[in-house]
Amino acid sequence: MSGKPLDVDTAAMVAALFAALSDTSRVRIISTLVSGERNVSSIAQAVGISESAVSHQLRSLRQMRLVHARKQGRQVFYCLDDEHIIDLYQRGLDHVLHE
Amino acid sequence: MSGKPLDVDTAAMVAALFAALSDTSRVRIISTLVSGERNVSSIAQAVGISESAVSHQLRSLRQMRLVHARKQGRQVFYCLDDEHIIDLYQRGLDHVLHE
DNA sequence: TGCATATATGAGCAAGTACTCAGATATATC
DNA sequence: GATATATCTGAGTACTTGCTCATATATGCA
Repeated sequence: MSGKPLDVDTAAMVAALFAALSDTSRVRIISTLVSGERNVSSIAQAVGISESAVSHQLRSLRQMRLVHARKQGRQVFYCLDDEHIIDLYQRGLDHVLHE
Repeated sequence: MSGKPLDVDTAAMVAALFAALSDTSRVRIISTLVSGERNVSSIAQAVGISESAVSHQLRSLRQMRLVHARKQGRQVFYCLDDEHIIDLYQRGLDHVLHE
């Protein structure tokens, strides 16, 4: 009998991290942020979904600490919070492109 | 206006890859396979869910080509299909452990 | 103060998902 | 062949999710 599985709590955290990257819209949102910060309506326009939908998605990405919000006047600029996230995203992208 | 988002089809493939790792049970299944191949009932016992549930999950992992099945008699041994998957899993795990 | 703009939020709903249960299939042993 | 074991599969169901729509909040400007 080889190794035991990850304990449930840790596995749930890992799953939640990957779940953040498990939706087409969120992947596209993140892909627009790889090149730098961007405000909500700009993201919405680039990705092609409503500002409300973007806002909802950004909230969960924020709660997962994958993005960081910076308020400037009436606008809120979002950027990727962490190099690791870019790395994960990039590796996922490479994987699907290389086969 | 910074970079454009990933096109929808590619983003959907990336999302599907991460979706495979977005469930607690699947993460635990994968974690048991990191140390080597294992048959279905052994996985079910280790993870603590029914063999039917494991079989269902293994099917989607198989369809995503994340695991490989090797039949030996009545048993089917599964292993991770790809070093990249172990790498993704490990990076996800590291990320949640290091904060 | 009043109005326009930018974003956030909550409710509600259609679609997806992870399980259970019953039954099918395949292989080994008698 | 008959039976037991290992796995797979389809249907059904409770739960989750990503959207829309209406509305709330916050900021800038006249």
